[in-house]
Amino acid sequence: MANIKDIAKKAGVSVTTVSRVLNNHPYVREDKREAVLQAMEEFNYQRNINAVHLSKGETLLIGVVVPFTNHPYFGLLVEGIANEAMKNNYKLVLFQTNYEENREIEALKMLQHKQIDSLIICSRICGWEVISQFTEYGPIVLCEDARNQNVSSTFIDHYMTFTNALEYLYNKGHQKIGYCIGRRSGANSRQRGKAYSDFLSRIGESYNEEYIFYECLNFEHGEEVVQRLLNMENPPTALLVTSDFAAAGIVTSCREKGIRIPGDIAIMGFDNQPIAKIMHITTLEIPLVQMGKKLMLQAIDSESHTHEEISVKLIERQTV
Amino acid sequence: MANIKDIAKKAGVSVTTVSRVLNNHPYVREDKREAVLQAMEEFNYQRNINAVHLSKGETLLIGVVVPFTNHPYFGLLVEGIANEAMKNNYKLVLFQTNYEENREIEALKMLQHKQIDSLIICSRICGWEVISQFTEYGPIVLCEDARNQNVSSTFIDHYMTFTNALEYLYNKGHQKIGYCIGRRSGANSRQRGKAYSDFLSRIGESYNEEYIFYECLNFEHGEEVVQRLLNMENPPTALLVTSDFAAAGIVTSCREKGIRIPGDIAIMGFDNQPIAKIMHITTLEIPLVQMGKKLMLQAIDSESHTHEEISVKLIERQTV
DNA sequence: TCTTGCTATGAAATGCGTTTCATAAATTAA
DNA sequence: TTAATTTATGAAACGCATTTCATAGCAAGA
Repeated sequence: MANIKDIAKKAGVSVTTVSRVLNNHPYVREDKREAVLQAMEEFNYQRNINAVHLSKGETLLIGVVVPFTNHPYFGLLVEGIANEAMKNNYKLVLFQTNYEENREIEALKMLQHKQIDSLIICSRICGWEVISQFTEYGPIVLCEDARNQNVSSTFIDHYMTFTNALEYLYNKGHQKIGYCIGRRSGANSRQRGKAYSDFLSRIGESYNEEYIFYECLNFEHGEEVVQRLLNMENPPTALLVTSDFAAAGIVTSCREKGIRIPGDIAIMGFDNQPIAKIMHITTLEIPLVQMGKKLMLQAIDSESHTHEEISVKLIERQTV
Repeated sequence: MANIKDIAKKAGVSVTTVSRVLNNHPYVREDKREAVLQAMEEFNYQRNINAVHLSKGETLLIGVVVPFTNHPYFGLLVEGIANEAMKNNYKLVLFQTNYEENREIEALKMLQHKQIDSLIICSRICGWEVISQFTEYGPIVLCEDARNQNVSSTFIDHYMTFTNALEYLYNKGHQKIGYCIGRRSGANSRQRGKAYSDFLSRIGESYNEEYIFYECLNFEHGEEVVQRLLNMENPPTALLVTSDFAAAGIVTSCREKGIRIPGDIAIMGFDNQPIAKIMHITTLEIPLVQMGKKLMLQAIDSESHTHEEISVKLIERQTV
């Protein structure tokens, strides 16, 4: 395979000039530029990108950390990220962590080793003390409130959102409210948990462990929730479900078991995925694609750390 | 940042020896190895991976081309690919093409430029005449029957599968059978189309354009299908739906409109996604995660071109 | 004792493009 | 006309690790 040197020789110029042509530098006389292009054509020259990377110290690659690729929440987020990456001529390196800390650290190490230019962490598992060790190597962008950290972030105020949702249900007459969530730990989960217990003490209800459903990620998990609901002596009358797909699963399963919605139980979803619309699920709209776009833009911006709060909109439909 | 030269100097050895330590070459005396490791420790040495790539001509990066990241079919496939990549210490570069040919070509060019070691194309848009121009640069793996091409592939015999499914419905007493599919073109779609028309002529039914539903990818598309169904004078009595999510959407929408399943219309899904189980949808199980795994293994194998046919299993439930 | 063969090590070549610096020529401004 | 710019070009340094080749020491086998 021909390299820049061969081209230079063939075109009768220096490698510098070839490099200038390659990078559209203005200071190249037209006839020489032609000659270089001609030589490239003839040799079917392909620039060795790894050499470019070594030389420039950048890769046009952005790492994206997600726990699961196969989840509608991250699906939409990655869609937004991917679209914007495309526009800016960046490519994505995908890290599926399954919430294993080591996977996330691998991604951070790729940043450190300059194999990627920036890293977007869509759902974090590592502690801040780990993350902060890597901030010097390139932009790290988080999808959670990270305003007091040395990174950029695009986030939702989950405390406020959750509080508002609970108040909304309360105002509809519900006092026994439960919620379904993906994982126990995680910054967003903690915010929500806090909002929940604060709300309970405000309305004078006691905390009932039974009303909280973890590992509730997907459509298929709805069935388990409904099963547990059926076994309860004193089930909640409303459920906040942090994923529309899980909410859809719950709705479907309820219908099957003859539980009326919202009569017997009110269901409120999250995200406003298309499925929520079809199934008329009341939900909180989270503009995931747009968030993905912002995350990408922050990842590209190596100059400054920014923080963008995204607001959430209530979509009233028929399950509350 | 320290480089291999600094380490060599510090440890009082040559760069070659440092490289040997780095790559676990056996011919290094224990005390020198220690000294090198010591020096690395002291300087907090980080190997420049781009230099490694340039030198070795490989990147441990595998490209993955999907039309949409946010689709359960590709979600599962990528999950399988990602898991296997992880095991083998490879990382993924994700290309979301939205079925734009140029995106796919970009991916192929990254293979050509050795920015990725191999390329997995989960759903192809480029013609073979394009693909074949890139086969010399590294393994290209397809997720369709590509036995007569210069690539590897893991695939399903969609002609046979579709035929069997149609026969199954026919044997259940259906003669007016339609189908829902994602896109018009594409190798798999063509195979299915052929199976469909062959089947029709075998049973002596005429081809009814109305019975075919395109762009039927997701849950939300089920609603449109049902709407069209309702407007038909002579609707089909059975529908083959090439995605469980779309099937689930159809089932949900039918329930809402009071169309009985399988009484008024039988629905047969594809993939056996979890949603199909919950909604009791009869479906054809496609082991997508396993297919992803095989695709990855083929991508890593640069020695030979292999072709793996994956068989599909009928899962009988309650919608047929 | 002499030949093989293995262990251990380093110098130098290799992979390849970018960028800095120096220089020369051609313009433009004063 | 002189000074200051701008244009154009190339040599050489730089980014960094891997790999080939050569060499030397040492051990095992003939």
